[in-house]
Amino acid sequence: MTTAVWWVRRDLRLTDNQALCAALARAEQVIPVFVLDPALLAENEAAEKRVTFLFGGLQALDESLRARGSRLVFRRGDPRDELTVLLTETSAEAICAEADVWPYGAQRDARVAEELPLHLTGGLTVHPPEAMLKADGAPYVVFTPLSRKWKALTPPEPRDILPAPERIATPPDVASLPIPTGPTLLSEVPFPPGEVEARRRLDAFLVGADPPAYRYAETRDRVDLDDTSHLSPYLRFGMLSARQVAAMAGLARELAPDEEARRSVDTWLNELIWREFYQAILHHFPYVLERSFRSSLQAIPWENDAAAFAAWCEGRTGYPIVDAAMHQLTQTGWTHNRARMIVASFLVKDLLVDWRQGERFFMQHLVDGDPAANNGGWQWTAGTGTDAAPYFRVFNPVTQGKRYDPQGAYVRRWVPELASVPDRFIHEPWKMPAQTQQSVGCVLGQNYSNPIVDHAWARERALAAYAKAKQDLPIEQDVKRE
DNA sequence: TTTTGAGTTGTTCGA
DNA sequence: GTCGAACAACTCAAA
Repeated sequence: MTTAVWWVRRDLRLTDNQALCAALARAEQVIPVFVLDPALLAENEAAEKRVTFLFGGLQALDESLRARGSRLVFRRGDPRDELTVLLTETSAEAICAEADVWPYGAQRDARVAEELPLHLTGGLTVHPPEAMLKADGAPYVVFTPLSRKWKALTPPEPRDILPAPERIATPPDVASLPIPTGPTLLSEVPFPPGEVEARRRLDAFLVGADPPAYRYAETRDRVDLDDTSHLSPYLRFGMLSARQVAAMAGLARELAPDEEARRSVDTWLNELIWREFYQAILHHFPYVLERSFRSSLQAIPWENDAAAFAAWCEGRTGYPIVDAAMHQLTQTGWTHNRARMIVASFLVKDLLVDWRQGERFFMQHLVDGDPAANNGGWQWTAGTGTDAAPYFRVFNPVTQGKRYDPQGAYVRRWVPELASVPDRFIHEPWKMPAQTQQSVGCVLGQNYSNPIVDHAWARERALAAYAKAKQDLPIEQDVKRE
């Protein structure tokens, strides 16, 4: 009997799993194993909802495997040590796993491959980062050209999706620890984990009755409508493959009733390509986790005021749309993409706090927290990244609130203190006359914060800080020239 | 090698 | 209220 190990990491699915299929192709028996790396758990200690979602996903995977005559072996320890022991115990001849772009993961895999027969497959993205190169062999650093290349490559179709194996033969006597439950209750995470739920959401979004995908171009920025797919946690842990998403989007596009619907599907698919763009950026430029992608904006004179950062974290900045989004993030582990941009712009530009602090806080709370996408988003907002927002683009939290939460429904939901504030003051409650504040039970400075900064003033301060960073640049250029 | 066109997501101001 | 321009150059991708 030949035996191979399927090393599960962030590919918690049986459908369209290249690593699993590679293991099945190599051997008669396959041992699915998840190794909990204590170092990784320590790093994610504060990310309770994400860890809970992961453990719930492992449970779901175990159940699917048991229905196919197999099960998930759970181990805890340094992956290289644990896999070495496992191979000795079972005489397995190969380990198959999906390649990761995260530097920690890539280094871990390189260490494992030094001593063990590790075979890495694609699957994290539709097109592997190594395929996303310009004609001269260099990686793309601008989104649009990369997206053109991505679209020019053959798109995956439904028939290309690898079906879930019907049976997986696994030796019965392999020791396993019990799969732990998460640090919080699963019911506190608004994303039921597992491949079945991921598929259900994908179908509901793309091909259900009156699918939201067909109005996505119109509604995607509306934080009050909540009309987005909510697939990010599932993609984060591979309960759904990017190829499945792309193939299903292609199908939805064919079925689209009109041009507007087609345009919407394309707009949505672009978001998947953004995900691939940032995975490729992290793969080719791992240093972005430490510092600005752009050398010209390394030295922004941050304020890094601890009290201001705390107010942002806790959602008491006095700007309703910012506070609502921060409450949603910390309470549920998820918030709308538009809301993420608004709070990120506020932290970096209005409060002049280093984007890395916001990046870390997001990673501590997001169920979908992914190093590549999160870093890309923060560097984009800070203007330090690839293809980033121009530094003079500073979001106005009042304008953004009025535009993307017109009746204030989102604000009222996540900042209950503001529930009775009239529509015309909902995004700028400090403009309420004292009498109105009394009558609606929302007195500024008592029931709800006054703004911690004046936006117009903060905007000027940010522009000056960025101008200074650029001013300091010639010195750096002189150094380079020598 | 040089040249040319182009680049997610905004805001403010003044006509 | 609406509209276009300015913001500020800079870097990249491709011919």
